[in-house]
Amino acid sequence: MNNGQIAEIFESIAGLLEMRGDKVFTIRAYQKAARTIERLPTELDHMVREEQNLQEIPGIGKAISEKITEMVNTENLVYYDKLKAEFPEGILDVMQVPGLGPKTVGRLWKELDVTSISDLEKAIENGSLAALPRLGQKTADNILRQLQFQRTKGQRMPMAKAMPIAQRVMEAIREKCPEVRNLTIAGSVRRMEETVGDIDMLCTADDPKAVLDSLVAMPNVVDVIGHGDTKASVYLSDGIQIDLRVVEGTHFGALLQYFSGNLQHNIQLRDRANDLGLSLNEYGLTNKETAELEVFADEEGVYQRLGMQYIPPELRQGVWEVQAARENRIPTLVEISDIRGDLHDHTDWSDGRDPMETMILSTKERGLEYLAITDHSVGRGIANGLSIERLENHKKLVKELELSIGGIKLFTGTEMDIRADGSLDYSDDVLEELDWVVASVHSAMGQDAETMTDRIIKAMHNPHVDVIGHLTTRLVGERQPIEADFEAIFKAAAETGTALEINASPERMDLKDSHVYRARELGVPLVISTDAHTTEGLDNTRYGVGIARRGWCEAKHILNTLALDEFLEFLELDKSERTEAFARFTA
DNA sequence: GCCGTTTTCGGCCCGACTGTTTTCAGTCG
Repeated sequence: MNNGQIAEIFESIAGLLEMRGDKVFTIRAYQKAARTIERLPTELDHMVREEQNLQEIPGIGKAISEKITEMVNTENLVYYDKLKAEFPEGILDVMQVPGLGPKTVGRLWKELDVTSISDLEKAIENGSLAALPRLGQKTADNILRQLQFQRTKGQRMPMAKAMPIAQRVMEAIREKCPEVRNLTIAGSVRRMEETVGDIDMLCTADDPKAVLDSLVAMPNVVDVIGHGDTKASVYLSDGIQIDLRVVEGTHFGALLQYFSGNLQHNIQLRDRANDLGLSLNEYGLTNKETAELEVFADEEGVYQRLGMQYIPPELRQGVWEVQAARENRIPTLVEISDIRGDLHDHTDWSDGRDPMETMILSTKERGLEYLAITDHSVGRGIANGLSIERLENHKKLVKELELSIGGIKLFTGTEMDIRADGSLDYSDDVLEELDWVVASVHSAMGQDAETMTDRIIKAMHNPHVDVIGHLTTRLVGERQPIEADFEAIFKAAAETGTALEINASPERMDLKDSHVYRARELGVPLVISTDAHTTEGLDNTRYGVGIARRGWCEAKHILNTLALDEFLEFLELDKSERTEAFARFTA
């Protein structure tokens, strides 16, 4: 059972307990556990098997840790089964409808016998819902609207789609309200989550109402969810919700902190504020005795006042970071400017759009010191993969361009298929002549976990395979990752000295954050690569850096932050020496 | 149900918005 499934069960337990009218703090404890587990970088399944103490996780005590252990060991939870049995089958579906919480669902069930979505629709149609005290026609209309929305809109949107939409909306607001200041993306987009449920933005303005009105009046707004004095929420035809919050300028630091989340992180900060006799909200810190409000121009001030290090947005996951910040254990995370080279990209020799020379010039313009040209291997017929002969000419051109362009070190290379049986697309004597070999799975992605794990580990044992490309092959929101024993793969990577790629293409984001976290712990050399197929693709480094930061990576954990001379030294080494040497290089 | 550099018992995050209300409950993030 994975963390997502366990978190979902605790979330359901909280909902059912609330419907039953249990103590509010019991309910909150389950909600808190669910939200923490959702963001936990380590798989609980793995922790239980290794007999690690679950109670070290914040918000997990005796009762919940026992339930986790039961779920991992038996794929079932008796307590949950019994609890569910007290309620009709479809009640959890009804609770999923936005705007309907446990209280209302409980009433609908007891008073109108609503136990499914279709019951709910009937109760709205025949007017019985609107006739209940404290509900009404408007509430009924809103629920119906949400039901219709649920059918048309998908789930969370991949970051790759959300970021450009966010930028377009910001431009539109600036155009309509030139006086707007500090307009900033916050929320999950700022935290660089791989998918986002909505896009949060904030700004300061002398006339908040004008800014909110301009958002609500945008032509691609299909629904206004809320429109108050300081906050508005709209739904766009692009299929995503935008939340905009406006305050006076003096409050900007606290507002940005508040609106960047995540929720559990903010709760931990407010707990901390309470301990100090303060109360934290989006306007600042209030002294509970004197009722005096302290405001902050930037976020750093908020964290400092709470007696902790500044926490970068990517780490604000509400799990370990607040405790770490209080103990001065927040690392200096890797930044885009630390990246010295790109080690995976394509040209029009295989399935890239741009000529090799263009890609090299574009990389050089971005200030990088080295670049590996890694077009596809022969087996990728559909991607115009290179035959041995074409590969020879490809290498020749790389060498020529290195001389003629100058000022950037070029590596000959390939992105080579790992075939279904774990054999490789080029023979050892061909690979030996290449500077940099990326090996990737592109076929037979549906293999069972054992076969897939063996396949990848077999490729890692080849002395010429420098790095495994986009390990899980997932496409965010579109294609599921492969099934494999990732723990075993990470350990094999460290043992064989094979690097793992953080593929920065926003459609992939592969490795993902929790994988990065674990691979880093095991000392695996990590590479942030763009896998660019166009010159624009070279800009995607920021997504890869975002994932690395979410995995608590410093520059020293990323191989391509090495300066050229160090990277050349690394390449000279036998693979068996690389893991240890990498740790030494970057100590 | 969880938690403690004041606490093993007695606390537990905070505010905006909506729809229904003459003062607030429910939901959301």
